[in-house]
Amino acid sequence: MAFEPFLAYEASAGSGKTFNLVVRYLSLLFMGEDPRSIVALTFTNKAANEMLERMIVTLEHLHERGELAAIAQVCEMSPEEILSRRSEVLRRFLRSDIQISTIDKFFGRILRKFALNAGIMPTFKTTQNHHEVKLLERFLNEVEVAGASDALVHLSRLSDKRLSDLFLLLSQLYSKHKELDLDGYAGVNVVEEAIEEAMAAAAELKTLVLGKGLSDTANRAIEAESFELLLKKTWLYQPSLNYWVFKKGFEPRMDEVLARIQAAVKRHFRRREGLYFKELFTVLKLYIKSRKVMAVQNNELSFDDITLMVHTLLREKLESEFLYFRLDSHLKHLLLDEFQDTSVLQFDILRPLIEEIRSGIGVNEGGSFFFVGDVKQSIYRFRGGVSALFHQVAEYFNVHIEPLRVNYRSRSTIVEFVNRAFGGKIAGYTPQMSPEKLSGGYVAVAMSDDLLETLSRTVASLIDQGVQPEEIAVLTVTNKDGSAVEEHLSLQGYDVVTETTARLVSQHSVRAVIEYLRYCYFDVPIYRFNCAALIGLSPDQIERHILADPVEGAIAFIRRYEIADKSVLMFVEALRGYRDLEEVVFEIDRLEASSPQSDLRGIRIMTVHKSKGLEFEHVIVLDQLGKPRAHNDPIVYEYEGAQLQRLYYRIKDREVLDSLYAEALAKEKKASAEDRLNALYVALTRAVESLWVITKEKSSWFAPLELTPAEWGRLEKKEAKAKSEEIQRPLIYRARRFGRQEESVSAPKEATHDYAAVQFGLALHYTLEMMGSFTEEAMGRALESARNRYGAVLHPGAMEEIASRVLSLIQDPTFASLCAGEWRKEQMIRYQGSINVIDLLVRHGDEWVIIDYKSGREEEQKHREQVGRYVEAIAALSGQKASGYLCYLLPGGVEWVKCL
DNA sequence: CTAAGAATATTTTTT
DNA sequence: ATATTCTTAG
Repeated sequence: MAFEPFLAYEASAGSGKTFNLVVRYLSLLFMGEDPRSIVALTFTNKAANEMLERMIVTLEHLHERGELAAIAQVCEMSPEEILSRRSEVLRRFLRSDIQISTIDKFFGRILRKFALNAGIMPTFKTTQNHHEVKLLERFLNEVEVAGASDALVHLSRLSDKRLSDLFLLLSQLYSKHKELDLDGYAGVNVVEEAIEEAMAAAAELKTLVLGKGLSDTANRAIEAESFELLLKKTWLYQPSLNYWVFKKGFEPRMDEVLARIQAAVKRHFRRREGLYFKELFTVLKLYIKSRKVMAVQNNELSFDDITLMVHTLLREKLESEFLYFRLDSHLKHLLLDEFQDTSVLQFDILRPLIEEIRSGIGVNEGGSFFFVGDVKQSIYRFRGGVSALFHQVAEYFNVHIEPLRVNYRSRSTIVEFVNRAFGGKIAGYTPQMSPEKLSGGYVAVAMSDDLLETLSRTVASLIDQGVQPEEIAVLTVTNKDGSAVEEHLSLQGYDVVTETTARLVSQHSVRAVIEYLRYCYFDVPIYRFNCAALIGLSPDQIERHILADPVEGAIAFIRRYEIADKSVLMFVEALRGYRDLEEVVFEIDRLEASSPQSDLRGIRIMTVHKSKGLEFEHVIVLDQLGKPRAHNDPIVYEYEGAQLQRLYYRIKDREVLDSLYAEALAKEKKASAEDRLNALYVALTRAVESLWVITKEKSSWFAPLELTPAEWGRLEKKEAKAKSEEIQRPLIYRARRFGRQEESVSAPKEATHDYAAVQFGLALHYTLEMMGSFTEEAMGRALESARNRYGAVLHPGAMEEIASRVLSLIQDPTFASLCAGEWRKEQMIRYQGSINVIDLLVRHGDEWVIIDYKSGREEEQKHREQVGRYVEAIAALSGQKASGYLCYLLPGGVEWVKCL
């Protein structure tokens, strides 16, 4: 198929989505497009890393890859022609600023570029948890100043919620607020006549019923002393009183009065809704203001903040056309992965870019737009993902959608099982096909009262069959279940790798220490109770101390109650970074560190959501250990496609009285049911060889699928294959084994606060990267190239400074001796889930030397850690000796630091 | 056997 | 908020 500029793939699970993305991207390169003009966006760092890795691997081994033929076809060239240009394309690709990232990072980059237009500093940090306490303080302050305290109190009373719940709701609405009409309820009046009318009618009904001389039960039931009690009556929500104990004395007039009560109650609910939103939006506006002020003050933004700011900047400000123009000049091809998870806001930001591409004018001549996704795998509605966008956008831009129907991942038995399970359940489900060479496979559905017990039996039988632990993945519904599974399997002596999001501060033992520290600081009993509950003691066993130093206090506490474990020890280390106890108690919840990994190898445990986009040889999907949670959201959002239509205030039983509300509620229920089905689809399509479903009888997560215990196919016993070959290939670092470990230990961010210094460092690196050899002649050419690229953003004299520092490097005797060997620049390695780039890797016989250039010594400790990790990775991968050096290119000359 | 009403248990997914 | 269980009256 020749190149189609506007194209989308509807890619079911395992149908080669990444393959097609890679083919698309590489085809553009082979057609001569500049890598800098191609932007490929995904939703997770994992996916972005994998895509990048896949591109490099494909380019490196193009002659033996399936992508070759596909690329040749798209480019309308012969495979030989493609191969002849391979090394040139690879070089060009690696040397450019590759724009493969998550959509959030992409927006982050845009915001950094235009930060000053948005009124913030380009050096802003991104954070997941903002200063809760400070924000609350600021918000309450705003509320008071605006004279909205009454609204806040009223809201709390109206919804019978605590302030903290309200605060949570506000932060949810914050990310959605651009879709809302914040002034839409301003004119709601406060007068309430409906209650009186309902009560009057209720009294009338009461006399009517009492006059019939019915049973005590009937007489008691009809009595409603107050409006609140009236709302609790079951008969209020019945279509007629011609039932139960009222049946005996029923006459049609009773239903007429009942209808009047119901109409009045319905009006009351409407009024309550209007009032609620009026107050809520008044307060929300103040919340939004507080968030903005906090963001600017702390120079710290969340993902939501970034998206909202970029949206304001590009879609609402006057100069937005100019800004888009500046963006556009670099962007010609847009590739979007997992499109079904895009939010309305995200797409609204991208839309003008796509429109610009479609116009085909100027630099955009020959531009393209490509997206892949699968609405069946849309599981992020709760985060703003709107799957309806997929078809809506395709229609709007007149994009041809190509379905990918063949499953190249799972064995046929699994594919058939999935087809059976979801056919007729997911609307418009088309069965997947299975290629002949993938016949076989095994599926088992087991029903059990003791899920964990059945799980360990299943694991044991797999291991018995010769399956390696790292080929098994256990998928759970919740993170909590994941922890339970981890504990259970560890106790049985299995090695496990958890990838559930386990923040250090949410570990049991760590929580106990935090509650203790808070108790010491605040002297409020609640912390004492919390702490005691966490370590299983009675509150009077917890003593309060005046703590001079939180670290010492924590250690003493841990010793006294013997709660030391890996997490707590790591936490104590983290505590050392805090100034004093006060800082700890207020800031500790923002600590982003993850709890330490159990082991590097073993059975993988993760949530279904985390497993999206991954595949495993043997998958065990475990039913929910607890009961499913009912939704708690006080607001019902009514969507029509991707368009938010209306909000409703959730009131129990309101649907019986209010048909519009009932409709919205039904839509919401349907959407939730779809979410569940989609999550199930994701869960059951991760397996390659065998799939094991462990369900329970009551309140099962699998209930919508109506599964019954059975098994299909046969589990083939495999001879253990030698796994060492991958490691022995020199100079190809596909660190599969290390790559398994996802990003729980993420590389420390380089916290640099000086924008000019960052640019200077980048230019310096770029110069070194561009040098084909370490000679003065090569340096001249590299400097030229760096000047073209960074000249405009650097301060005067910076290029000369770079020249002098690089010159002292190539004249440095230590450098000359370290480089005397086979060397590689910009060597990418995948280590612990993130891709790292080693500036210079030199091989001296059977020893390796790692050199990392730095332009300043301010963060030497971090640099040492970073190089230390490279050394560890290279040593582990090659099985040979490795040493690392930090090469500081300082104004006064080169300084070396050896890292172990 | 039926329905109301009280009491009780349980309670996500994440860039 | 919701599902389940139990008690009670008819």
